[in-house]
Amino acid sequence: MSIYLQLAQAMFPNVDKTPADYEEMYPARQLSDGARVTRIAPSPTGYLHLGTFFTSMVNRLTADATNGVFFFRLEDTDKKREVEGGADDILKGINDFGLSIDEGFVAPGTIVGDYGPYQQSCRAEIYHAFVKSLVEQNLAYPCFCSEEQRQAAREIQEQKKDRTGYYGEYAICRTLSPEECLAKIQAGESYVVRLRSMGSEQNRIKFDDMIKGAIEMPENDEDIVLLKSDGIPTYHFAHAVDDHLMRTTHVIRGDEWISSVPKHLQLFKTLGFKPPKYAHVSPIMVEDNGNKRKLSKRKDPQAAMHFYAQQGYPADSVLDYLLTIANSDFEDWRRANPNASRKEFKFNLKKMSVSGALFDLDKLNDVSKTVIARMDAETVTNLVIAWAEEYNPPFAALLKADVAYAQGVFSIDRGNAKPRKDIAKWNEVPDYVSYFFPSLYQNALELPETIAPADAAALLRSYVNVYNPAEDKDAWFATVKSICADHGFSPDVKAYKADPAAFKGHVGDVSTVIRVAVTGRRNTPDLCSIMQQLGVETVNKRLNEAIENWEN
RNA sequence: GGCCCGAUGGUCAAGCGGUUAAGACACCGCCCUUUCACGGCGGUAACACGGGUUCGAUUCCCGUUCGGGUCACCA
Repeated sequence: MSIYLQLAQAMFPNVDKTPADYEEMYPARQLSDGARVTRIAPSPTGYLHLGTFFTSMVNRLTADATNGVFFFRLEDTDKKREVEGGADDILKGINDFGLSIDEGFVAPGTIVGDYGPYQQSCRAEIYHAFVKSLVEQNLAYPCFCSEEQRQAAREIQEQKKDRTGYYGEYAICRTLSPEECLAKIQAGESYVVRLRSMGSEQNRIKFDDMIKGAIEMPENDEDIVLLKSDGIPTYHFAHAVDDHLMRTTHVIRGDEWISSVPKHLQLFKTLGFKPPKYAHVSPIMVEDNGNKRKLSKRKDPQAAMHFYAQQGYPADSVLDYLLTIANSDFEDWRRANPNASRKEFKFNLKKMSVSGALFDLDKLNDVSKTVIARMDAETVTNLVIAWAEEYNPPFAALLKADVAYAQGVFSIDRGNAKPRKDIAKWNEVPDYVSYFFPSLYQNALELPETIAPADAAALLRSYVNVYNPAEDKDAWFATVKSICADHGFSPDVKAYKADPAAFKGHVGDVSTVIRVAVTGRRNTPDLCSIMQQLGVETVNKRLNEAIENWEN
């Protein structure tokens, strides 16, 4: 038995499978030509971040565009930073905001697919088999350096203005003989496993990033850690093994990874794997004191998908907004295809921006208003109730007490040729509809300064006599006009504008008086519809209260 | 500091050697209108800087500046 075989055996006495065994267990996928296999592989170190969601969307869209597969793998190799329930939160968020997952973890507690386990902490024996094989070939070696030793080396490097890292002459354990390694291991010394890098700083490697284009970098010459001292792989190694075995064709991830591509390419090469295509997504930025920076989990509430859930942004709004950032021609497409599924949009990685976009809440709100304006009353009612059940239970109870009434409220000025665009998120709804619900209603009865309360009261006294709840919009308006002249108001706006001095105001002011009396607002959707929805009893009550108020 | 990447209005962005330098958001004005919203019309506002290459550079090359990323037994 060769000395390297002995070493490998000593390091991994319990590993009996070989890389070839795994190749057989995870055969190439049977997919149509050009089908892309993508994945999202988050680390459960916290709640779902907007950037992770954005990257998930890009992966989903890329798979969709080619009848491919989008899977979810859990990168839980850092037990120190792991957060309880993090994985479920991420999964739930991805699902709740409208992204389906084909394979791996598809929902909290649900795993499907033949290429698992989809959780790195369950794949130890796989990683070990590959590392063992590398050690046998003398392509990897155990490193016994302590943290102090590495720290000391780093200080020397900094002093000499050398690159930091474990490479070349600084890679002390690289020169240990296999016999020495074996002895140390048998003595029970702690170690990590490092790649024996064959690369050189002097060599340039080139690769084609599907978003960033051609990139050239120095070859990796660091003996990177493959397996940590606890036997768990580093991200780099797990990425190579997993994405190869899971037959990922396109690795689409955040661009903070771009600088480690040389390491990854080298890993794929020494493991004998065909490397995937890479696409590095630029981060979503935020403005901070005139500078751009990545959305920060700590500083920016908008970084968390919880923020959008709490505020009540519909999933479609968030997706449409993010897709606008991803492929800017999506906006034009959406305008031309207001009701089409996003899957029909020709999404293309190459159309993605090379640099990070600033997060724009104004734009999100605008997109969201448009999305909500397209919804029918039933959809709005259901979504508002679903939101309220989670974030505003009393309001949910109020709506559910009479769902038909709620739907009536949401159907005002909806579904017509010019739907209103005045709701951007569900948390605006309680205030927006407050005058429809006695328990939420408060009326300060504030008239515009141009209208005297006495005139308003007189107008209303006339109006209560002619108010007919059965009238349709045109008849309703004719009735409002009919009381104008008696009180010195012009029933015709143009006549008023031609000679303002001749009138106290015009029919618009008269409508405003009624509007304020009935709703407490100066701006509302169609008043006639509102009054019908409110019912004759409530309208009369509010009209009379206003008269009393303005007469005193 | 080393290594990468980037730079068009306040923001997101088209542009790929010759354009009156699109469009969207925001902002302003007008029109429509019972208010608001919608819609329509119009407006303010941009190629970071310096050198080349070229008949001609926003576009190609080099440098400067600025911005971003990354340099772990984290992902």
